[in-house]
Amino acid sequence: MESVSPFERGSELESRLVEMKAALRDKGVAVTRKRAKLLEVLLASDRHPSASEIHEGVCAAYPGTSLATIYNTIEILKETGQVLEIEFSASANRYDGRIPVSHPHLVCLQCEKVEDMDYTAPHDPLDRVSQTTGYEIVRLRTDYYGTCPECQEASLLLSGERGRL
Amino acid sequence: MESVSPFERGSELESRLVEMKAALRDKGVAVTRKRAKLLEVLLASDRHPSASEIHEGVCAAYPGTSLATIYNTIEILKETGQVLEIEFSASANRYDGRIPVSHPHLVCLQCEKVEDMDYTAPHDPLDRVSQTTGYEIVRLRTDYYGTCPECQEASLLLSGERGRL
DNA sequence: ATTATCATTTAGAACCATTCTAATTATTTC
DNA sequence: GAAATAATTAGAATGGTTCTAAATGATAAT
Repeated sequence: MESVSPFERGSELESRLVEMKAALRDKGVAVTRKRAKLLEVLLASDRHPSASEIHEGVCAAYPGTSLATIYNTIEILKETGQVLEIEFSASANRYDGRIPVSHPHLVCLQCEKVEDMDYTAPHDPLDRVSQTTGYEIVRLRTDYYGTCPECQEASLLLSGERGRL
Repeated sequence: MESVSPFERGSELESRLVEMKAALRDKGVAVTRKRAKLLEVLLASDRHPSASEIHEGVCAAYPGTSLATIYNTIEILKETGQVLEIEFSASANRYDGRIPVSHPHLVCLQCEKVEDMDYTAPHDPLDRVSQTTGYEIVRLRTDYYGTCPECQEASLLLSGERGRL
């Protein structure tokens, strides 16, 4: 009855899962079945899922799970630095459990896809900005907004509408 | 009864005000007294005010102004590219009328101050990112989050609490 | 095993920034 | 100055998130 890891042995995702569980335990909170499932759902998707998308995923395994549980657990993950919250005011926040530290994203304003930018932008390192500004910088947000290739193609046909992001 | 410009003659702010009014007229919307006041309040502050801070400012001159008017006008300004909206999910959005195009900010997580970074970060130009990613990039967000010097000092005394940003 | 303690989960209410609605008031045009 | 158009309004609705207080589940000590 031992649960099999959903990720390939030795993969990046598997080690992230182990890491996240350890972080929860270090914080003194239990890794319950629902929380474990939440972590899996979060890591399994490259879509940077929203809380309610994660909720759907957890509910597939544990029907009736409350949204509050999702938000509670995300809060703990945030406190332990195990998830990056990508905030939107006009739409639900999105979460990145794969790479929980500041990194740039591409955000499609039409389909609301959020992708990691594999190109490493030359940001200022945080400590350089800290030095020049006197701020104690703890994180950075860099996101590029536009229309993804797929939506560009689609809007050649349909009249290109804009989303709310 | 001609209203005197609130900004120094020949100043940056004055020309921005002229520019914004022109943009509204070009769009075919009237520059009413309330809207004019809104522009002034927006430009007068270097605090990147929220909608309700702008509301307060306009109400000082025109009591009873509706918040809906503020949001309506901000919407028009956004459509004409005359204001930069800095989104927060856990707090009210902030607006930059002085520099309405993408530029980096410093955000204090304690006092929620939002400052322009005078240091020009070396981002990728939008068209370079467009080329390498296939996205049609229209804007960029770069914000650094941390604790401003004043709050650092203050928290030497008080136990340093965190805000909600 | 039994009870006491503590953490987790829950449904639904509350919250809050923002948007919408439908009616009212100004302003412009003819 | 009547008709048409635009601006403004108060308040309701929205939607994501957080809070609340109760219920459930797990753990430990006896």
